[in-house]
Amino acid sequence: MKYNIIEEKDKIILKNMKDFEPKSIFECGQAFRWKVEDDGSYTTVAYNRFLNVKKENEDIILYPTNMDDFNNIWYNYFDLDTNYTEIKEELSKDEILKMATEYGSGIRILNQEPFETIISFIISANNQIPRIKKSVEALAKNYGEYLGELNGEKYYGFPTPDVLAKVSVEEIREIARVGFRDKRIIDSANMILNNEVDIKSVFDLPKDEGKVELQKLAGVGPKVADCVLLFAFKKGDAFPVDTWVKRVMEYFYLKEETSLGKIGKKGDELFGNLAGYAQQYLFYYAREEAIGK
DNA sequence: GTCCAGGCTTTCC
DNA sequence: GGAAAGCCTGGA
Repeated sequence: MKYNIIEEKDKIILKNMKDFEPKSIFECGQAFRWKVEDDGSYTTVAYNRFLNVKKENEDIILYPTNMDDFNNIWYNYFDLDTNYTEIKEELSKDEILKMATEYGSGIRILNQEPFETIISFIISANNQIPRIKKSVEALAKNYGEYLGELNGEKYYGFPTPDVLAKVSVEEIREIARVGFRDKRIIDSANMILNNEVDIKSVFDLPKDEGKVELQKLAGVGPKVADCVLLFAFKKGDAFPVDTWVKRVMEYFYLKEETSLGKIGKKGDELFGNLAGYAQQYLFYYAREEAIGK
């Protein structure tokens, strides 16, 4: 990557940062804990750290943080070792993707914590983004570690499997307002805690094998598994097919209504090992422009 | 083995 | 009042 890092007190500044647009990254549905501030900056919690991200001209300002956390956490979280200019060039050989990558030019795919990503996308099933965000925040506030305060706001980490595994189905339903997803959350937390599903092993597995492993979890089907593979396990070839991707693929490529399975195959054929990136550009374009609705 | 229908909590538009 | 980044179960 081509950028210069400047360290100031409690700040890391990435000078002349290309391919980094906060709105596109944080409002594209891959992460549910980003909150827009009055000044247009965004604040989140990840890996038990809270962080504000502000774009000024072509600079990205991370606050509060330091060089250690940048090297150990944020460099990987923001996927800074991936060259998005090259990815967009390659995808632009396809006319539709040329348009979609220009539209969502500053998108990056974050590398999030596996357990938080699994629970978040279990909650996402047949749900809406505003409500998903509220549920995830409620879990953090009630069961996560208190991390500190920034501008009068308190921040909490995402709970660990052992904490969620002990909560009752009734309590989690009442607190997080997750409806029928209550039991799925508790069951999956227990399966991970008891090592019935070894989620760490997924890092070293090819996408298809990792998908089989993740689908052993309660509430994890093909779509949620693909999201977790892409957003937590860095599997750039995973191609999650949700209602929006189904619509946009039918609208631009298939030209007819078809099944989720066929759309997944088509995505794989068209975009190969870049399918995950293609999916994210398409999803962002489709949702922002309400394609096919 | 694949495919499909119906049910599921609650909130948001 | 319909739809929502789907999954699970049961039956053909």
